[in-house]
Amino acid sequence: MHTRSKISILQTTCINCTQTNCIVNSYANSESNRKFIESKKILKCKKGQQFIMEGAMVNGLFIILKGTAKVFRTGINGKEQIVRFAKSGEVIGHRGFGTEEHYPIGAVALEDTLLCYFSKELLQEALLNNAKLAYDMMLFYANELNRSESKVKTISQMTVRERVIDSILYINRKFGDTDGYLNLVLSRKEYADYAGTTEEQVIRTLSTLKKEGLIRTRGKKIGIYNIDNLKAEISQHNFFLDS
Amino acid sequence: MHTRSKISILQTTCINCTQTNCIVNSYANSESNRKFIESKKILKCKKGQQFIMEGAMVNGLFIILKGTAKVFRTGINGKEQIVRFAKSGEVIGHRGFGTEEHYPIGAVALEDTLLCYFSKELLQEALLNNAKLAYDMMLFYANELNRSESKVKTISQMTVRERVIDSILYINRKFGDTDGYLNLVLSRKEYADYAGTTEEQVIRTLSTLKKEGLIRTRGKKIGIYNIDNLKAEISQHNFFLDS
DNA sequence: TATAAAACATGTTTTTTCGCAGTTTTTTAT
DNA sequence: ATAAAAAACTGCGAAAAAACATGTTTTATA
Repeated sequence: MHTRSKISILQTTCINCTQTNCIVNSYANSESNRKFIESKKILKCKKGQQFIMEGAMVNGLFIILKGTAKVFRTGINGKEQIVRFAKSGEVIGHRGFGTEEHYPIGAVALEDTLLCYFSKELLQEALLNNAKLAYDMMLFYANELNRSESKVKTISQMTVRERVIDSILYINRKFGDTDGYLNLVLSRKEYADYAGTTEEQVIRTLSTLKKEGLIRTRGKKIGIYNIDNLKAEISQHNFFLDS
Repeated sequence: MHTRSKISILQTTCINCTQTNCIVNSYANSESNRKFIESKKILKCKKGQQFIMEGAMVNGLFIILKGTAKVFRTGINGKEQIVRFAKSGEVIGHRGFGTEEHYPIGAVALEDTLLCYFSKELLQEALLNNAKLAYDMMLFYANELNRSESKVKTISQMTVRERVIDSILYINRKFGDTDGYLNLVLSRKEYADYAGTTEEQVIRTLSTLKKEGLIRTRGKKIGIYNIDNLKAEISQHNFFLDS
């Protein structure tokens, strides 16, 4: 069962925000960004709710205040490719900021989620008035690009088994685990959509890994028994380690 | 046979540079960037020469003044994944600009090439002093990210045949054709490394496409006969069109 | 807590892709 | 122009992955 949000007072400004890894938050106190910061809106999003539709007009940017989301692109026959999972403090919707007028991705909340929303116009103004903010955003994109290109290689060169292991380690790295089970619970289908394979293939691989004593499962939940052996299996691919 | 460079006078500043689509060039006249611009060095690079080594320290950024290059990541058993092909005016080496200290990619000149080189320190200074430059760099990264994530989906969901067609169309779009053959001549191996498959598979696919009257080949050269039918085959995947 | 729906699981078949080995053609360098 | 090297091609068997079919367990909800 997912945790229901317990936040009752919705902050309307960033000034007192406790989010430490938010790219905007770092500049909340800057006078030049006041207008931008104050334009922020907070959205409540139920579990399973889609808050960015693929192909919709780009009109702003989201930052997760609390919660989790998956970001994806829809392919042939509606098959979705999950591009990344996002947690508190992370930016979503930034992909439409280039020459694109439409969001090239969709986003769905994986649990009840609170989103900060900034309008495109004011964000652009803030970026052009604050070189440091623009620079930091640039670095954010650069890292995302690095990750994405690394993923191209992963999907292109790894076997299904390796990609499933890689996915489990990614979820572990990003969301951690509690009481022996990963904190973010995904369906086998979602693992498949992230790893670029089919649901059955993921299920089979997990069964095998379970028999081999590398992981354990309990319903949808997955726990890692032997992280070193898991890492060892894909280490040969990661000549220079990626986030 | 590739064209030998005929440039005899090497410009040492951007002021009179004729390159129109260079991101730095647009700010060449700005006084604040003078120091940065003047730090530029020009490098000559022979065909086949590797000018960025994977894993080397990031110490600067390259912009192609004249020529072509391939950018790649090396995977298991030395199998390379070509991430993109770059032409005049394009930035290379920017992937190491985030938190990374080492280039996550390698780059090789595909013909005799002239490169502009900017030191990391001065570029950073320029970015922090010029919000517009940082903003434009951010947009550049955003577009690259968009392309890369699109490629993840392509490799994940398309068949080998579709990926080969997609690659041919990409080369056509980016480098154009003359006298019925694509301007950029790549080996079958390079097509495979870009499309995420094997050399034999590319050869097989090209043979079939030839028999079907969609393309023609003459040695390494590839020509497109029926671009609309080629596009039609992959159009179903590109719900929202990508560059 | 009963029940329906969703998700997990596994065996079988089919399709796709890969890898090897040998041949021919093209390119490159002398 | 010619020889050597590199690249392109082809067929075939093997392996990997996907698709299909069907049963079981878990989860959500009335």
